[in-house]
Amino acid sequence: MAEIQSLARGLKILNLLEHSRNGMGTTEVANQLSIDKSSASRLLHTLANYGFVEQDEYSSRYTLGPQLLTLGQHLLNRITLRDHARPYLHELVDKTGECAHLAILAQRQALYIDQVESTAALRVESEIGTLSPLHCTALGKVMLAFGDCCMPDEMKPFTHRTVTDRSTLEAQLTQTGARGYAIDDEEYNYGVRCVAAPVYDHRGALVGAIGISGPAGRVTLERIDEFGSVVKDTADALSTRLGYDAKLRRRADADK
Amino acid sequence: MAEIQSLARGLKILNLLEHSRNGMGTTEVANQLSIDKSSASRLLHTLANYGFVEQDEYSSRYTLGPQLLTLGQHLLNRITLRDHARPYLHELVDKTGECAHLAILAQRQALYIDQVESTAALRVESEIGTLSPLHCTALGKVMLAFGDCCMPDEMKPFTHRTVTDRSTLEAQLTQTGARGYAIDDEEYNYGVRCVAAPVYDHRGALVGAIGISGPAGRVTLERIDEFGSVVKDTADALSTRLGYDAKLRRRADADK
DNA sequence: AACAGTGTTGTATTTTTGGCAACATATACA
DNA sequence: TGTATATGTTGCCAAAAATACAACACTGTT
Repeated sequence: MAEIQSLARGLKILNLLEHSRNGMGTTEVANQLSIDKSSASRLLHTLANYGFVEQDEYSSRYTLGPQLLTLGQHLLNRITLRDHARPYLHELVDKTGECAHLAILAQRQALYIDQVESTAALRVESEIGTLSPLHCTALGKVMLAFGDCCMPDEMKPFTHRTVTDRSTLEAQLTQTGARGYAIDDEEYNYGVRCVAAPVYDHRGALVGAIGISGPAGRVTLERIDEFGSVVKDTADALSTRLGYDAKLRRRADADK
Repeated sequence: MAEIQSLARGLKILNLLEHSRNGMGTTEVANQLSIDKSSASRLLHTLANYGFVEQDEYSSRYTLGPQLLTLGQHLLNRITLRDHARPYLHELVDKTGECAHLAILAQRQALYIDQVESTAALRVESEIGTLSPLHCTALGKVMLAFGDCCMPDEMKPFTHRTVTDRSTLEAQLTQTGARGYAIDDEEYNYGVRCVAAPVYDHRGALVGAIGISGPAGRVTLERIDEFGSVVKDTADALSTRLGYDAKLRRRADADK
């Protein structure tokens, strides 16, 4: 597990520069990494040669370079949500023991585009490709609470717990927004509880939701917050993976 | 100008991986760079440690990693079109000797958001913040030809050369699209000719246009193609600087 | 079952690097 | 204005780190 020191140092410099607002000087970089000025200078020059950093002509401070943009952009083209979500779905299954799902918004409904099944004998199965209503599923409520789609026209009841009242749903949605994850408490299928959280892309736009579904016996109301934070953390990790920057969201919120 | 070899090699690897569709194996990388397998292996491991590449669990091939996305995204937030366009405007002034302008689309007009003045005694000046019509300015025609905005409702004449006929303008726009730059031949101000070309952002969307304006005596019809290619090349360079990938555009065209 | 292909890991050599110092230049201060 | 403290860059040589070679483990193929 030998690391190439000079390469590692170069990469550390890139990471450093990310967190500096106005770029950094050679000395500053050297101090942060506890290396000599001369080393920092040469590393920075090499990075600059390849466009990974660039030096302001006059202030001679270094900032991240355009090559990173090129490479990052290139990467984006190759990304498909489903491919990237898969390991996170597995993670959810590992941590919760319940089935995990990925859904996107399509035709004003929640479209299941992937699932990872748990190994438990008693488990909830749902087919990939299925469209589900927004108002009574955890994945759907995520779309409503965090996305920019409008409220459903009709709210058909599926169980006696299904919320069919618009104002009740809106109250649930603000609650959902506040805590960061949505809950479906036997509102779509009897005996099934679901928890889901939003997934954002690199631009901070909602691209989908991931969540878990399990029998009410295991996904109890007492433990549901615990499940909630697991789901939320996992969803956040996936968003980061897609290039989502938390700061971006804050800025977007501020714009409103 | 000593380069840190191992860092340079690491960066070269990143550039290599950009151009490979399904990632690359250790041996492949080593051959491409004419280095030993073992060196490639260690470099790749170091890159992976910092998330700049990642190794597929089963195929063990390497692809670009999420860290590049993070850094690239971060960079985007800092970018403002105007800041980045400035050096290119200077470049235009240096190469052509005429004033250079940057405009974006706003309220269905061309909004001048920056200019760099030439040092020539006789020069065209226009104020930053001015809105100009689309149908009779080079910058405006760029918006019409390369952007997705619709045709202006009315086409007011400013000189006797102003095109006020819709079909004539459309013919001009297809010509503009074909050659990659737009021309204003004394259609807005007497004695002034302008040339402009489109600027695309990292997503391949038109974000603005840059161009030059000069007295008809210097910007002659004979030399206008020469100016055109300079402007186009500079605009393309700026687009690349903003993370625009030529391949992206081609794909977008193919989609139509 | 032998083989050609991967990717990874020891190890000795030697090249490359990194720190020291000196230098040049810029900014602050009196 | 001159002095003083920053900064960033460059020569140099010792020293350490990277390299290439080789051996190894593993996979899939003929």
